[in-house]
Amino acid sequence: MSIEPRIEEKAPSSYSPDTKERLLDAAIRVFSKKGFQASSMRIITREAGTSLSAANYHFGSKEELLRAALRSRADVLNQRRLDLLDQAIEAEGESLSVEAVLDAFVRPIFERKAEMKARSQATPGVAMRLYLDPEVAISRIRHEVFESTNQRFVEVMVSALPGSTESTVAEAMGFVVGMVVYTVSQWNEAEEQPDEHEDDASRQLERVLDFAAAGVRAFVIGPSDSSSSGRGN
Amino acid sequence: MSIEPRIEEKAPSSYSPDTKERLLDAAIRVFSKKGFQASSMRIITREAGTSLSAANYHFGSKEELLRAALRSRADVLNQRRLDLLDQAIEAEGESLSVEAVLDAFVRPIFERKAEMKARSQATPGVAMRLYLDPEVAISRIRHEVFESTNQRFVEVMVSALPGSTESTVAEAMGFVVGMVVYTVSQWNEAEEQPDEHEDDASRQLERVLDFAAAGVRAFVIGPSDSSSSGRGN
DNA sequence: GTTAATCTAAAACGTTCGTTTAGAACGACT
DNA sequence: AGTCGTTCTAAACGAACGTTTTAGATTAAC
Repeated sequence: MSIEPRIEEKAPSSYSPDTKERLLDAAIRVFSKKGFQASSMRIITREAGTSLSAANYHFGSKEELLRAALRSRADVLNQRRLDLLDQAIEAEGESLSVEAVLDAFVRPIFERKAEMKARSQATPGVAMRLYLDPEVAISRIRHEVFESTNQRFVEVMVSALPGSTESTVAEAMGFVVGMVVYTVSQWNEAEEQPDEHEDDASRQLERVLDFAAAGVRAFVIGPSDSSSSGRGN
Repeated sequence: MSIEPRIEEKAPSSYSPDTKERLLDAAIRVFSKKGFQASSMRIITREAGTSLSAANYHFGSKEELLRAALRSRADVLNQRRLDLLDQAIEAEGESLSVEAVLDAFVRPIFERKAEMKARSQATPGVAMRLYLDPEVAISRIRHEVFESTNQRFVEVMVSALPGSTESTVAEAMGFVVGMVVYTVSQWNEAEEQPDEHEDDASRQLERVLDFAAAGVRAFVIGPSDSSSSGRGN
């Protein structure tokens, strides 16, 4: 009689081997398209080809299902962001350019868009879709899931901008997030133009980065005053 | 016997003279705080001190109530934006600076924040809160309400940026909207820091404008390439 | 074969939703 | 006075919601 328990946990067995994953996929899809409140458990479970009780068995509640869906996507996004950041550090050395930091931060979202388009699934970004949901529970999940990676980017960005402070950079990164969230939200509304060229997404990425990089620089340095006249009022 | 009808319309009479307005106020407040789906007619009508049927009598449906609320706020916002734009044109002449155009576009939102704070109502911006709601009906209302004013700003901005095109400027203005929407959404989450200074809002406005102006300029002109190295990948 | 654990379907539970219905209270007019 | 149209209330309607319950199916271990 060994001390170790026989099988105890793990035991994934295989009644239906992927019901949980199908539920997660469907949840990501539906939550992305309609938001949290407007997505019913019945729609999600029907889309997953299973039943209400299966969802509650695996996840316990609608909110936990959202948490799992959000976490699963955010983990992928965060990992990709950090990978690109590390690659950039390896290539450019410890002191990165603003552009390189922003690229690592924003590019994964556009990569995801291309990835979804390849499977002709037109709905990117649970994380982005739910970024502005006022529900406090969602806001908390969002915070749990994104804070540490965002913090990392703020730190790197501070070192990329001599004389900047963490709070200033954090506010600037917030603006970048706002730009990206808004951009993604419009992908869902437009429903795929047929004449959209393949590399249009990558050019849109470039434009976002141009705007964001100039904005971040101006923000932490202060107004450039390169224009003809000062601000009104 | 005159052709004109006796009283016909108008006739506000006075069963309760302001029920409709109280409903509109409550709707703006509740929709702003919780979004469309999560706001129930019961909460709104209770907050307005009236009954469910009164709301349906005056507005017909929940969606029409939202439309009225959104329109009422957006009209004020648009009017203020256009007023500031005209003032700037009067002051600076026909060819405005990018900064002046953005100021007229963004400042009214911060004015509204200060206005709400003065009455210690912590919830600004139905329009902003619902800007990213995926519901198609809401998206349509948003379009109805904002398009013409936005179009005006795009035109003025094009003339402020020689060599720019309408579509380019429109995309850049979208980024500005994203920044603003995100900023407003965070006002609602923070719930009023007590140590927030009176002019903190106006300094935040300045920072938004610094970021946005630099971004818009860089966006329509193209990458500045003032940094040490190009973008990776 | 039996037992225990895992997974799922079907049905029901209680709640809340937006909307409708029937009618009362009121002001204006004849 | 009586009538009419407007404004609002109280109550009810049917549908949809998230969740729970009950029971049945499938698998792994003994």
